[in-house]
Amino acid sequence: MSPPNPRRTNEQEARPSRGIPEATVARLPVYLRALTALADRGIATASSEELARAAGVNSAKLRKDLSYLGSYGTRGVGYDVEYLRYQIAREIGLTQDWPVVIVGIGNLGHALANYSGFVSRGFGIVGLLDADPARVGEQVGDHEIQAYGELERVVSEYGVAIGVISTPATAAQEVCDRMVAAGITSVLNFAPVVLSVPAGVDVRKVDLSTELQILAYHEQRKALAGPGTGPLSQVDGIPVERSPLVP
Amino acid sequence: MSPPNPRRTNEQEARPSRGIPEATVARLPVYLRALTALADRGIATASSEELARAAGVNSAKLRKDLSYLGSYGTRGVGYDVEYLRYQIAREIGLTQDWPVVIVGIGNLGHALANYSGFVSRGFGIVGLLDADPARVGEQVGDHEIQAYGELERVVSEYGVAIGVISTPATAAQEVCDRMVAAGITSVLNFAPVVLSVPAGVDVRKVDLSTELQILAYHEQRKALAGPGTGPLSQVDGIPVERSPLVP
DNA sequence: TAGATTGTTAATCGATTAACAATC
DNA sequence: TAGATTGTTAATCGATTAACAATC
Repeated sequence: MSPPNPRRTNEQEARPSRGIPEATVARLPVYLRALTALADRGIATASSEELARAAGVNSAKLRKDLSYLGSYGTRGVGYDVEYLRYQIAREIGLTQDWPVVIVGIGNLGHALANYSGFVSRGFGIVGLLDADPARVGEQVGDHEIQAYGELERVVSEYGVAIGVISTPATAAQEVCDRMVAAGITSVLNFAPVVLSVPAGVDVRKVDLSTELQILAYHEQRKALAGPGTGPLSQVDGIPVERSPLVP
Repeated sequence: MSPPNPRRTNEQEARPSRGIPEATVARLPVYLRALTALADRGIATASSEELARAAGVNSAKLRKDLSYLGSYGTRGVGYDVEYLRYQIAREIGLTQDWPVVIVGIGNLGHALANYSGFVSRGFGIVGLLDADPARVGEQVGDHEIQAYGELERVVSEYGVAIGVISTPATAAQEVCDRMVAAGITSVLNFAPVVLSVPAGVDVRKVDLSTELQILAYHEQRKALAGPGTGPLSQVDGIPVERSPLVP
């Protein structure tokens, strides 16, 4: 079972680079942000307990998550904030910059284009595209809205791998198809439709009304339990005094 | 174990109304949307297979999910689209309207305020609030931006249970605290910070850069595997031909 | 009745958590 | 060395999936 040489083969074991669980991947950006916040406050070292508090998870989960990346902590001491920050950024792939194109520059597209976290977090907008000729040429932040027809050119010129869809629902599938045909393999979809894509293309969806509906479900449960009914089984706490639901 | 009367006690078993798994709750809005789309196309009945395809899940999962709500299908036939749609809406709590307040009316707040899916899906904006006096009075959609100081009045006047935070990160925790103090028990947070709330308050977070980072991680994995390397273990498919990542 | 499809069971898989040996 | 804290193990919990008996 064990290799002839008992020394650990760091290249294989310390950086698995494969097989990080999805749930862990989804938390890495949260840890990254927590580390950046600690660094900004001038904190050089943090224990898993402190880091977990900043990230809003429990420390066992955090240590387990970090163990998939390698052994970047020091027993008895904690984690070097700057070093761990770099390791997570590298694992996610943020040591390079990702060119991103946004299609559909309505209200939401404007908000996305002006979102400062975009540039600061390893992403760069290389194109804002809209199908409405009346919008083409409009200046949004540092960019000028281009015609939707420019999609293929922008994708190939900048080597875009990630596309953002903030069009109306009716246009989203067509835009997605064309993004994929142009070479995009990751799509962030804000339109309220289920996109169908070929194997090998990743889609993530952000949906305001889904989020609100999930909250509404829990809110209704709280109301059914009634004020003062005691702890709820599902939600992690007791109902607090609330105002009536509908005026 | 079984009650004296073998007849099923529908009130308890057909409508558990308690203990629906979180993962199922998160999919109910997706099913609701799929059913609405089917209804719009004039389809009156759908099998679990058809419905699952429209929702982008597999049919076993869909049937399992629906079984938590009750037995709303007909064996050998399928589900009545309109009936199931109503049952899911009722389960989520969308047979009533939820008054929502939005704090922070920058680019994103404007987008949210103008989002049509808001009203059509059981939610109603009852207040748009901003701390910047220069913005107060501005008309956004059907509403006029009000002073942040109006928060308590709006919450109590309309019985607001759900608050949306679209402020800068620095303001989010303060806004959240004040929302909770005013009686809000569900918060949808768009600011890139981990909010801390007392037990009994639900928080959901929507975070653009987190979503992009998750995509970047998978994108990097595809690049590491290399074009033509064959199926990836984690991602559900084979890498397709891609453009270079960085120009 | 024969065919179709649900609702449920049971097996499997993945995620979370507590506990603690390893080790700084 | 004594104290602190990581990295890992193992137990538990929850979610997914295939398969099929129930039943329209």
